[in-house]
Amino acid sequence: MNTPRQEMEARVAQAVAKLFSPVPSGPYVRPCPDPRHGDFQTNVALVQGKQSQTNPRELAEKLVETIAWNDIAKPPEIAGPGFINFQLKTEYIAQQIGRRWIDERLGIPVVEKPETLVIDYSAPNIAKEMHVGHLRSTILGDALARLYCFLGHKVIADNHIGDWGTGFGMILFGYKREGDPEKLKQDPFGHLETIYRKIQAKAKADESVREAAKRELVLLQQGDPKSRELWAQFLKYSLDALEQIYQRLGVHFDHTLGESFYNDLLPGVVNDLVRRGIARESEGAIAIFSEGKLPPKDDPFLVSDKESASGFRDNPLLIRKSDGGFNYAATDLATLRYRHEHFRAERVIYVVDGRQQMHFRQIFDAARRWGYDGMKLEHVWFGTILGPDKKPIKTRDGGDVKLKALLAEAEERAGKIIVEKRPELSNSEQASLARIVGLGALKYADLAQNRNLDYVFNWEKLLAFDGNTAPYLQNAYVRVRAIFRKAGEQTVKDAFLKVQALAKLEPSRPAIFLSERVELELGRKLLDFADSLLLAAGEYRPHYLCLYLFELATVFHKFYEACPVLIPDEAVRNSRLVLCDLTARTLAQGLNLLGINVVEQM
RNA sequence: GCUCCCAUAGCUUAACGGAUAAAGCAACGGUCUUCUAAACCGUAGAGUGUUGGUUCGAUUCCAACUGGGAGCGCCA
Repeated sequence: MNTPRQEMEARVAQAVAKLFSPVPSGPYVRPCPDPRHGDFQTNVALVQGKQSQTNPRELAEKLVETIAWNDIAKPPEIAGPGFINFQLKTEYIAQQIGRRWIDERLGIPVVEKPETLVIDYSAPNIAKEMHVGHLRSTILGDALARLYCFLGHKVIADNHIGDWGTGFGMILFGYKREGDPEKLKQDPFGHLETIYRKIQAKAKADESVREAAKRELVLLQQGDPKSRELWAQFLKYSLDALEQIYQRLGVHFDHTLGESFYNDLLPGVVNDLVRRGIARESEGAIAIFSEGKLPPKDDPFLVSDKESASGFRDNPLLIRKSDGGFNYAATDLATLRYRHEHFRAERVIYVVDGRQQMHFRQIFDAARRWGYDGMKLEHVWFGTILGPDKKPIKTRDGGDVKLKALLAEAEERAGKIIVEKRPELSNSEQASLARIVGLGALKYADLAQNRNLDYVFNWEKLLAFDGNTAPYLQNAYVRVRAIFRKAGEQTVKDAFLKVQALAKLEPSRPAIFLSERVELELGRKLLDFADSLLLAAGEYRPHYLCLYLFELATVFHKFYEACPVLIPDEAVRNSRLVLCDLTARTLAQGLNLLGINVVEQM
């Protein structure tokens, strides 16, 4: 079913098409930035007035006559230079509440044309333990996967792990000399990382170590059985350890097709690109250069250069090194082809750090030239996580925060507060609450902010339980559950049956009362859920959903203060129970799409 | 040198080209015999880095500049 916004949009669009030619482009309707003006507004009269040199207020009057507002809105008001403000009728809101409430999907329709999309996220390196730097991609990608799935798309969550490449030469070299199978089994990342660091330090000082590591890599890539066997062991133990983290995070993948999976395809990919004239040999390497068809400013394979005669110089993308090894660009292109051919992906979403923008611009353009121009390719980038010194948390100097430790501390901090607030709960209940609340707070702190911004990693901030945070939303849910517990199962059941019967049999008779101002405000807000989902999905920005849920929870808390639910007046009580129920389910559903659970009490 | 990103209240952020720029945190002052005070109510606090431009209208679009960050053939 349509949201009020979509309903208004359709009606205004109809009137616009009837009155104006050429038709100005939409969307025409948006929520009023200031609720005092109304629920929705359109400024199409201003736009059209300018284009046709007519008085916008006159156009606005014509529009008001033509728009079919009567059944859902009060008489529109023309304001200022020609805004038209709409205010929804209370009866319409009440009726829409009822329709959403009886629907399992809360009135959110499934998309008409489901798309097959691959979402590429998390992508840790299996030689290193997951750290804070993997957090954003993992939870952002997971949220997007859940969101698109709920909207009805066919989502393929693919973890493109770094299980191949140069680092493994060092590790193999080191492991063959001082590896310990027992330690590997116990703590794969810890053991591999220790080895990696040691060898790296040695390699810095000793040329022969570097050479030896390179030879190891070549052996591995050529398929040397001993090396492959060791590598397979690293992979197995590392994947098991990764899986533990993902389970704890509640993150799911449909596939884990890492870099190694594409290894055998790389020569074919590079040959194909060369044969088609997209890539060519250069200084012993093979690289993709500009095809000269784009405006130089927009060409990712050119950068400006005052020294050069044309004003631009090449900015190639290397796909094969001069020593015959393949760069990750080759892997990315092979992956893209596989996703097209095997998954029939119509869209691929890369949830990857913003530092790789140039790389993806080049990959996407190369893919287009290669013939994969039917696929939508999106680099959903995010900012860097900074340390307290406002510099990126580095992975090599040992200063990185392990994800495991991060999760443990989130739980521990949440646990302290829970023990304090709910001393009467059992230890296991407290522990389970701590897990859900701590993890929720951790995820939400990241999801609630614009992904493009860098942020300074800070325990207090990540785990603050005030303001726009997961616990605040979880608490709104908890308050509803408390009301239902107090009312008793039977009372709630009876109330719901009565309201349902009224809604079905006599749609004209009100079953939902929105007589208090906060009730109306809550009812109004409840209808906007779908708008926030579509906005969040369309822009790949879950923070729009967070913002909506925060606003919903805020209105609900106000409602909770002002409108006692369990009162003698049965009709009002039933109506409020329904408002509570729809609020709780909307919060639970919204949080679920963010990968966050709710609790019965906290 | 080139390219990209960022700049809004003390701090962290929001604002889908529009009306008097919105929240949270921190600060200050109130509210628990009544469904969980991880809550609510109130006070104070910015004119959006600078300079121009486009527009009836710019935090939003464009240009230049300043400051911060990142990336820029043979790591991923």
